[in-house]
Amino acid sequence: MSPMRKAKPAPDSRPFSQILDKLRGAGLRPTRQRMALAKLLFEGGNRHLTAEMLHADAQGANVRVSLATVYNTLHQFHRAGLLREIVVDSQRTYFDTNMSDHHHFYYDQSGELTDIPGDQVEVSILPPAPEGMAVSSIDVVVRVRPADAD
Amino acid sequence: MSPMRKAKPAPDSRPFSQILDKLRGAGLRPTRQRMALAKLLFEGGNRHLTAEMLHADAQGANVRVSLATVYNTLHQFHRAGLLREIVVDSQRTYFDTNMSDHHHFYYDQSGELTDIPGDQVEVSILPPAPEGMAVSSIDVVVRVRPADAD
DNA sequence: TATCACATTAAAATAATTCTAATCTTGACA
DNA sequence: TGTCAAGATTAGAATTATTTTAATGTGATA
Repeated sequence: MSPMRKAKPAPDSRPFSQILDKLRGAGLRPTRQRMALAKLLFEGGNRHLTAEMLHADAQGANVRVSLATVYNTLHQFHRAGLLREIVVDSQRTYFDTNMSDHHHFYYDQSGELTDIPGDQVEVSILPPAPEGMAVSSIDVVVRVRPADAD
Repeated sequence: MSPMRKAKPAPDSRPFSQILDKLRGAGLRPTRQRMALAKLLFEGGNRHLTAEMLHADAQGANVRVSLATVYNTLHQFHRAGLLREIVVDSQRTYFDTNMSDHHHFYYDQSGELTDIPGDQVEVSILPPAPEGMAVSSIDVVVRVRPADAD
């Protein structure tokens, strides 16, 4: 057998290595289900999803994870700074894989959520934080509905 | 009997008349419980409350209303434009009696909510609404937490 | 005052999320 | 490589906020 058969490929060519590093970097043990969920979350561009949606995604990809694990994982990822939690609908919690500075459009009827790049919103005046408090985030949500037909 | 006994007092001197007008103006039948809840809501300055909180308030004021009625009433008032619904916590829905243009501070640990007057926030840049959509509101939530002790 | 549309209610139903207790897995170390 | 403890996963029960249901009550009008 050629010695090449077992040679270690360049780090980034292995499909799981970035995900692995991401988990390790966050101090999370890379378990089967965390790896699978992380792959679904981070390898499809920016996504906004609920626990239910990710769970369905996983089922579709033939990954067997319980809904409880999906909830746990999303919250862990959030605490670890890998995901943003977005509150726009009091009935559902969305998580956003886009960690950069940005805001959101929220479609009232459909419950859909889309990004507004950070540079397209500027909050130019802001009050000082209350005594003894520090601002942890500023969330701008632009709620939209179908324009009235004229 | 003096004819004065039954004379109609000046409109504003009757404690319920403004509330009555408010409900009538919104096309809502002034029932016992709606009147009582409206009084609790609108006669104590600006308030941020949940259905549970208003229900407790009512109990405390010796007004017997079911929690279901509180929910119904809050939503009716909201639809009628008498209340604002604020989404800051995915587990709880707050209603705000302050209808003027303003934003909010949200205290992450306590779940408390306070107003930021409209003139203390200015969103100077905003993207155009997506095709066929109209902006229905712009909500700015400044989340705060206790400042780190130095 | 009779009538009816709309309100209110208690209780059951629903939906999202969290907890529990038992059972696995991972990673470290011998 | 085998063992083990800490931590992860799971099914299912529990919780919480909210909505629905079906029965009963009430305000406004004729």
